[in-house]
Amino acid sequence: MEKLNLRQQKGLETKNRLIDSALKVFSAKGFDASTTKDIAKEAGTTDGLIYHYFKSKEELLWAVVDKHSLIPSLRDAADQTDPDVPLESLLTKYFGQLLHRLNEKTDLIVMFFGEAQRKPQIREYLVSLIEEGLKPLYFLLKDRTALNEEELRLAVRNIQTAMVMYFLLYDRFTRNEETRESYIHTTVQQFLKILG
Amino acid sequence: MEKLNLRQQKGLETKNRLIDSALKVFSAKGFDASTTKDIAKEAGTTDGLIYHYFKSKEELLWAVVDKHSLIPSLRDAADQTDPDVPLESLLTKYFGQLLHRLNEKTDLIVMFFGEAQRKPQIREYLVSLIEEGLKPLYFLLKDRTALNEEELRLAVRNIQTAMVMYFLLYDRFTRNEETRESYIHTTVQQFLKILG
Amino acid sequence: MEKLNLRQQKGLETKNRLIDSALKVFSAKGFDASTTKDIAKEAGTTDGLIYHYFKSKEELLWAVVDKHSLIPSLRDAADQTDPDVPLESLLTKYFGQLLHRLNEKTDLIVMFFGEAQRKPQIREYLVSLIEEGLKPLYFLLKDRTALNEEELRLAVRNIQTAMVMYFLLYDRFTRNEETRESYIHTTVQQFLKILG
Amino acid sequence: MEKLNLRQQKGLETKNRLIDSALKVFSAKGFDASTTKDIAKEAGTTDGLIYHYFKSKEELLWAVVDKHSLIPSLRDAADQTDPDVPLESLLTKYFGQLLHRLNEKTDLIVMFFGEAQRKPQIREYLVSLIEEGLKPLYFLLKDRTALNEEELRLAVRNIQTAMVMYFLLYDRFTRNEETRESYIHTTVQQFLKILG
DNA sequence: TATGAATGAGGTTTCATTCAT
DNA sequence: AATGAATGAAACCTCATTCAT
Repeated sequence: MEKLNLRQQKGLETKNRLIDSALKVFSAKGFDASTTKDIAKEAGTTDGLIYHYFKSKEELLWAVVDKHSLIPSLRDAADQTDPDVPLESLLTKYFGQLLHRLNEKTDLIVMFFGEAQRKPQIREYLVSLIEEGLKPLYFLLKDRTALNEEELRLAVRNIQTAMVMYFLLYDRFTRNEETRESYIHTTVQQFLKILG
Repeated sequence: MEKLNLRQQKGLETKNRLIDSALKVFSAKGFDASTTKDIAKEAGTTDGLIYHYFKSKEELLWAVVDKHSLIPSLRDAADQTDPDVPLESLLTKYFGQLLHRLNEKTDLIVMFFGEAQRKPQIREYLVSLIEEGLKPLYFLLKDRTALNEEELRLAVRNIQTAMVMYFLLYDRFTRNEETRESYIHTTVQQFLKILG
Repeated sequence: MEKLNLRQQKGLETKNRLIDSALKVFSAKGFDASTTKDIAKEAGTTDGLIYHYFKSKEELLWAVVDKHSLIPSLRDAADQTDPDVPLESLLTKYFGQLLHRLNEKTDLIVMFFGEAQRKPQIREYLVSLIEEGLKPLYFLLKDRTALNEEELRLAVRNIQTAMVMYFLLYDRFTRNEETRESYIHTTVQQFLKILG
Repeated sequence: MEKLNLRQQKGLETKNRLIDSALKVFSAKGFDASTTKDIAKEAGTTDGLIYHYFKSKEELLWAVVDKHSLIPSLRDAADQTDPDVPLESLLTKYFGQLLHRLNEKTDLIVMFFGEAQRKPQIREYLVSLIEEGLKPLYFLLKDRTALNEEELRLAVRNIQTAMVMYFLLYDRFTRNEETRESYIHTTVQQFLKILG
């Protein structure tokens, strides 16, 4: 591996701190309303340093996107689900995991939805993210349903986007365990009917 | 009513033009990245005039929200749906209307979702909008399903938020009639299973 | 003509003041070392206003070039010279006028020579300026010399560029009438030999 | 002399490389628009190192001036000219050498003319350079002309500054041998008339 | 009502310079 | 000797807002 001396190591930490701070600030205020000073302050440095590590504020945004990719997180939600259990508990567990992961990545997701409406690159990334996010559930279900491929794909997309919306507009503000469980329970029941 | 002389009338027109232009620009660039000059140009006037009609750029945003309420539009989607027809065609028609209305109000909706993540007032409005938007479908269905109130409410919310998401991420970019109809068709089929 | 109200007239004055101030500052410090604040201060306004009238600092530079064109000034130097007088006094008068004009436009010329070495557009303008500047003397002489066209052109260019150099490196710092007259006198004597 | 160990030797090389790189960059962009990073990159090091060898960017400029004196180069132009040959070929050869030397030192000369207009120290150096540069030709000619000292001095200055101007504005961009030879030829013919 | 000149605060970005390693 | 992380001042530029006309 590369040898980094102490100085360089500290530099790398600073760079990472800048990315993390940027995520926090961007998601709180939106990209445009976030100032480089905000971000630097959050990271405990000065704004000039941002330009030592990134070409522009925009590039910092992309560094945030790169570092905090959601996809691994989404895949985990499925991996941690045992495929031998009954569908109902499988789905309950999966959706529980999903909302859990979304909550862990609240900042990032909020930022994505805020910027996606105007930055096409972000929107494309978001769409690919969702497509990617559908796969785990799709593969979990494709051998256990009467729906054909097309139908299953749509069912999975609908249920999952509905859940993201639920997260964005309700769950992340209440963070109430009971409400969430009840929501998941009922949603699973109804989803099972679709799967047949 | 007060009678407006010619000058006042022209003024009112200008004010309305400013609001409409603001909607267009806000939805295209986001509130923060929109400049008063952008808006004025779009309206065919000069930026100074904005401050004759509105206290600030922020106030102009609220004027946009006030003027372009989505609720009537959503209600229409249900009103134009005859309650005596079979559920399937009723839902097909309703969802068709819904996507149609969303497309008509693309600018507004995009703006709402862009700003809702950071302006709490906008988020609250968006939530209330969605709650309001659920009512027509809820009332259309409540006497024709085996689901209890709670279940129906959730089912309606899930299906409808899924559809808004579909609109935001896909439909508004493709605007392909066939794809949309196919989407609606399959979604309705699956929704019918939930309604039982 | 266009009607300008008082406000617009004042605005035009401000714009012109900005251009003149820019010339002063650019020629004193060079383009790169001149700050927009410097220029604004010199003009008695604030730097923001520069961008009301000009797209960028660079565009302000071009506005300076446009407004303070040297060519009319150069042409005048010849126009004021009566073609019926003996060559010697004609040349003496012409060169006197030339140095006089150069002194009047010191700022501009110094700026040109400073920037021409790196801004190709400025260099081209400078070259065209010099070519243009040669014409009056050329037309004054072409019927009164044994030189052919080619030779005369070169003679005129050499003598005139030498004079500009003299101005740039000596005359503009001493501004001593006697020295200048003596320089002109001897130069004319030698130039007459060339003309034959 | 002091003996330099390997490390010191390498250091000296680096310092020289920095000076040469600075010359290149300064002449290309001008002093103000040149960054320490530019210079360091050109030299294959990092900007911090400049401050190990020089107090400031300005001091580096003076180091450039010190190292790259033009005077020896100018003197060479005369030294390589045999005084026994006819004036015409002598002058032809001398001016050929002069343009050749100027081309060799393009960077330096361009930098001088760019900065001379605002840095008085540079201007003084440039003037002294020109005065110095006139001497070789003056001494070459003083016994072979009817002109008195004063007249010869002026003739030499005029012809030589004209030639520098020719170099700055034309020759260095075209670098066309034929054009240059033709220019020199005609110029020499005319200069001979002055010398009488 | 409408214009657009003017302001001033503040944003992104650049850069000479310092300094720990 | 050499690196490059870090600083902080200042540059260019943007823009909401005010206001005289």
